[in-house]
Amino acid sequence: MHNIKSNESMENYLEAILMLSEKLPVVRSVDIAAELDYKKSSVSIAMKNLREKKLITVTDAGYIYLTEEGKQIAEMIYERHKLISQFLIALGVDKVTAVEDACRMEHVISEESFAALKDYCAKHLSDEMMIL
Amino acid sequence: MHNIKSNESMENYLEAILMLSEKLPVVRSVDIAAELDYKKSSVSIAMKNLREKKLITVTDAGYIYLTEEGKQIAEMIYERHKLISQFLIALGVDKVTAVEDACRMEHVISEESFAALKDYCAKHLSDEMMIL
DNA sequence: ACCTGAAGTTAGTCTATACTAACACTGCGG
DNA sequence: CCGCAGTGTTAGTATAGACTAACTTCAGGT
Repeated sequence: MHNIKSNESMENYLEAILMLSEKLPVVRSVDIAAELDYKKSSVSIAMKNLREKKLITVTDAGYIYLTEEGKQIAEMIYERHKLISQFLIALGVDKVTAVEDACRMEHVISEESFAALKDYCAKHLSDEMMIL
Repeated sequence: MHNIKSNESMENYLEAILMLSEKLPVVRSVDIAAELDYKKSSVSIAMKNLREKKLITVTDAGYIYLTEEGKQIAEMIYERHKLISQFLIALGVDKVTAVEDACRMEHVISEESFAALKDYCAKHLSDEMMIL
């Protein structure tokens, strides 16, 4: 289904770009660095890689946009992030911890397990708890 | 609580040693290499690190044993492995996938989230499904 | 005795991914 | 007009963790 080999680091960058694009008019390298607490040189190199993999485009002004393929990955990860953190919160986990855990688990859970968890949450967790 | 900085790789080795010690009379480097599908040189270096961190002891004959500290980590990870895989299986995930996912998630879930998941499984999943 | 094979070690390589330091461009305020 | 602040890039460094290749050691069968 996906022939894209996407590692955790790359997924994190794509997710950050998606999240930032929801709250900023444009997304620049420096915004990503601030969001992820990385140095701008690290982000610069990562953006070069994402560009080479056709997962983002960068305008002359330095504005970063996800390509369709990049957006697919970013949205997949972001969806996992939201569901996993809400699931953990519903289980009684502290919000901060739940979000931290989701940040790591979102990259390692399989498509199949995520789908199963999503189904389960839809059926068994109350709507107030699971604001999807 | 834990002042041990234990990364995923190290945890995997400790877990493998624990699992192997349950089915083999003694555990050697070569057994670990076979279990994890690594080269023996990689295992050799990893064992040196674990020895330096006082997480294992190695006899002259090359038999590997967990120290108390090593056993604590190994058992913690192994418990997570079993619970997470059983949880996923209970959710309808294929056994092979569930175990693969557990192998990765066990290293990234926090103590708090794991405890919450454990409680939840005890309360909500049937005993047949959750053979703990 | 001796070869052989199993086990372990060591040296050196590779990749990913972060880092620091130094440099280049650009636009704005004084 | 000039310099500084903000942004981006590049070169080089460090680490973790796997790898291959080559070596040592040792025990057993013949």
